[in-house]
Amino acid sequence: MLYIYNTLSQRREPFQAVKDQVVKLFVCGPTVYEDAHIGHARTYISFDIIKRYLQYKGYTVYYLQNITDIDDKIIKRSQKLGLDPLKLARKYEKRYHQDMEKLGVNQVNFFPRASEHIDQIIGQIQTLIQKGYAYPTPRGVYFDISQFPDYGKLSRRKVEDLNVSRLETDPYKKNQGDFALWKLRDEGPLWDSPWGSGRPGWHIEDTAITEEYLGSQYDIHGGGLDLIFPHHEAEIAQMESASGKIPMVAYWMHTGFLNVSGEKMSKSLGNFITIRDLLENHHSQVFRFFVLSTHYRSPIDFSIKALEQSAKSFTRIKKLVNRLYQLLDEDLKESAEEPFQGWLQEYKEQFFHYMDQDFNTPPALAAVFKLTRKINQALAQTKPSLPVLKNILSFFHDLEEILGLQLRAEDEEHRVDESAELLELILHIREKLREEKEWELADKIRAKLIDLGYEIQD
RNA sequence: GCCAAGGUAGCUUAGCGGCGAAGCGGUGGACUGCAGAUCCAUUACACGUGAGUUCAAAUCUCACCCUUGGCUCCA
Repeated sequence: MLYIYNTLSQRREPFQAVKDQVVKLFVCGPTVYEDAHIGHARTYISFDIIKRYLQYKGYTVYYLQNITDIDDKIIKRSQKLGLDPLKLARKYEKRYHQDMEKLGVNQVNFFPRASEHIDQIIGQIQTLIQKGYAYPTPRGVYFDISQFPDYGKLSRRKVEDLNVSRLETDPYKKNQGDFALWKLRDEGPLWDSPWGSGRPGWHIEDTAITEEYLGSQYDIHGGGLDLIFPHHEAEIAQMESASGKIPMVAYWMHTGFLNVSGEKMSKSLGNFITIRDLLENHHSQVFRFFVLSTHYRSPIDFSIKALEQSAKSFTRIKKLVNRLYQLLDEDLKESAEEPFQGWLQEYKEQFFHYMDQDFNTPPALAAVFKLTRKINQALAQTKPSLPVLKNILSFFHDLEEILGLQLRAEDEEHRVDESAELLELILHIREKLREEKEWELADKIRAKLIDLGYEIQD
């Protein structure tokens, strides 16, 4: 039985799909006006693994992620650069997809863009006005939070508290907490609407899109912790008011923040790291493993030291897996004493047990480490029979699928290609030198190779 | 002020009523010409403070101290 922590109820709940074995998953996508950072990466890797695991559990998952391509930040930046806002958005959308590809985040089925769903957005706003939940003003259409008694249920906020706004007060708003559904504007990308030309507010694109593709009620809505208020709160207000159906989503899932060396990542602090920056010097697989080392809802503290630690831990598992693949070529005898199968059973069960507890990857990985140690120990004495070896490898293969990690080394070997031959030659020469006991020169070569980023195993 | 998360071995993280935990690090060993990598073993009074509930608490209750984040830019 899978349990999922629901932000709405603040507890773990047994997971049950709304309809049969189909899970509809929506995760708030990026606003494409600059390169995505490693905080985005944390969130999207988490949901990538969540989807993979649900699929492993036998669900058919439809995963939707919107692209916010209409937004004040995009407009601001495009004005600065003298570019068309939508062109700018397309550029960063493309770069976003490239980044995700490199991170192995590839589970999203469809990326609807806000700009391509204006009709649905207008339709939903009209419904809200008709039902008395929204009202037009000279500056735009607003949602009237006083008409929705549940407003604040996700973020646990009282409407009274929301009347104190840090922003300039808007004389047309009925309540200071009311949020824009449609903004009447004269410049920037504009669309016609019954209320005049302008553009949609931030929150409405998600509910218009999800209603279109997932219906007014669906299984899981995810995003970063920072989206709970006001974004997700507003979505609930819009959708549940428009459809009259409660709840809009069965499970609200939120990922914790990624901090950098204990501090919030921000441009003013100068510790802002984009995915591109990261991947220049570090392997995407290692970052994925690093993300797994903390539960998805907990804050995770990024540092080079922590990343290096993850690299070492990850290597430990990979080494074993490759050792096991090598065994396939050996002559394996049937033996009566077979400790491997029992361990596999035990730790495999542990792994899935913890994954079932709200995708608790740290103890799930701990079980894998325990299995690794056990196998390493036993391998000094005996070897598994072929069928058992295949069972073990099959488990590691499942791990690769679920976690989106590559445990077999073949990948890296292919990557080297050209320089490989050259390297081969150098190593061969060094080997000769060692035979001749020319240590000094051999060590010099080794030192230089290490400087260049190569490791020597002999 | 309100809301939320958290304070667990040197470090990073799990556990959340009863077998003292995973990785990294440290130490010892195997391997090696040496070093590294790898493998094995081992190490560590572990649970912010004070009180309470309980046969039993890191785990529940209360109080307090400290940290971080959110409060309409934000994954």
